[in-house]
Amino acid sequence: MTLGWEEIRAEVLRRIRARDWPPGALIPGEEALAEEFGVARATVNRALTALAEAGVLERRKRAGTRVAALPVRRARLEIPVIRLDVLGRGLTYDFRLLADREEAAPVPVTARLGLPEGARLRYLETLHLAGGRPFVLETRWLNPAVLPDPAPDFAAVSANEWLVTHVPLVSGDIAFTAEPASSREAEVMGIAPGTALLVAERTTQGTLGPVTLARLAHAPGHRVTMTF
Amino acid sequence: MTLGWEEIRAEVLRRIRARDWPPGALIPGEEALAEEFGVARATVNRALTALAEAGVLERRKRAGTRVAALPVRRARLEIPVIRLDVLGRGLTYDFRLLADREEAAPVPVTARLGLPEGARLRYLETLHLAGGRPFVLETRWLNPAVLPDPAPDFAAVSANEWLVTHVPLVSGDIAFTAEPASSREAEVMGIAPGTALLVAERTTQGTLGPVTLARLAHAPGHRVTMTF
DNA sequence: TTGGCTAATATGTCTAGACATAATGCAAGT
DNA sequence: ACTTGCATTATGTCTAGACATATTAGCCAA
Repeated sequence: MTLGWEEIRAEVLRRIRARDWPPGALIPGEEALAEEFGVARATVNRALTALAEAGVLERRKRAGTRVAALPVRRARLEIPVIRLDVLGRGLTYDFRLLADREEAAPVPVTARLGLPEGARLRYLETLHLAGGRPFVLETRWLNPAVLPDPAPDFAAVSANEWLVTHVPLVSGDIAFTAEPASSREAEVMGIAPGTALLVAERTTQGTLGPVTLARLAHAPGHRVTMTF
Repeated sequence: MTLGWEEIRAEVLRRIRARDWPPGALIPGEEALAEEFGVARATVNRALTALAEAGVLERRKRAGTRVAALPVRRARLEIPVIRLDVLGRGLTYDFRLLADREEAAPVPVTARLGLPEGARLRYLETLHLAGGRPFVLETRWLNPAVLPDPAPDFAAVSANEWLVTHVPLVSGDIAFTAEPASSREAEVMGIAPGTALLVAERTTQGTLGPVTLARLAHAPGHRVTMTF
């Protein structure tokens, strides 16, 4: 049986977990491990690089490779398009466009997007339904300057989905908070005002500039789960 | 100027974003790209593998490499130890152990951990303080069976931190929800009952079995942010 | 039409060797 | 004591070539 890089990764991980190589310890160099396992150095390198990307090892040239002392645990969140999220839960998906207008955006919005005060943005309000019941209330500010012409009819295609395929997105961030439902949210989602809602706020940057700021208010009981 | 794999990754990404290679399209094979860029196939492979890991490309043997049609956007959450999180915000950190006892855990707890009903677990309640004010209320069930002997005094070392360095952790998951503050939470954190709280629920598995289930109720206004 | 076999092919991985790069620590000079 | 510079060293990356493996398309037979 010949060893592959994944097996070497597994063995290294086992030694770390078994405390053969305790947190903070310097582990043998690639050359030494390559000889021990009877593989080329590149194979060991592949394995160690993967572990470093996972945050288990810290590697520095000349200084060697050591076991992370306080391993920062990383969880990966996969953010699907809402439609697929709903379908993945075995529910039917539908949505309603509640508002679509262009107006001068409030200062907090322009500030978060890095646009000048008073910029005119497109405002969309979309209610996503799962199994016919309110799932997410999406309120979104779109920067019309970076949208391809012609922009579609967002009553027919959800902005959430259209953007992913039609605007080159570069980077963004997402923040989760818990907030009491506003009276508007309570009314639209059919819940009591003040109910605790999980809110995700997303900003997205494209190649041509800031694209959108979206606030997704999830129905009560919603869980956002990640694995690590 | 000679090209490295990161530059090739950047160029491929540029072509994808420029719609030279639109979503769903098959891109040239490694061999062809290697020739075009004047590098070895392994270098192209390194670049494309990285992009595939990032979710931008989908690769299958024989079928070739194509641009992801609905790119799943992935955000990475780095979960630091609470102390470092607080210090990173420029606040002083402190904590108080409010409860520490062993008792038969409720069924939802044992079920989530995959332990038999009625298992006796150690229950810890810790209030984490940032700048002297309540930051996170942590309620944690610990599986004593997998803890090294002797377990430390959790009034002196936060369980949150001790576990990371003393128990080999393998995998786990984290879920965020928004919940109204219970009367206990309201009392301990000095807020009104029913206030919307961002709650993180974490389960962790170790090499020897399930380790812990922790519920972290964050003070109002708390944001969990990720970048992608 | 259906099912299964086969050959072709693109990616996955490995090797052995080379040079690049960054960080460390020692030595020499101020 | 303090800096500066250099040799050392571990990781980072690349090459050229090879074999492994998964998957598909096409073919053939039932």
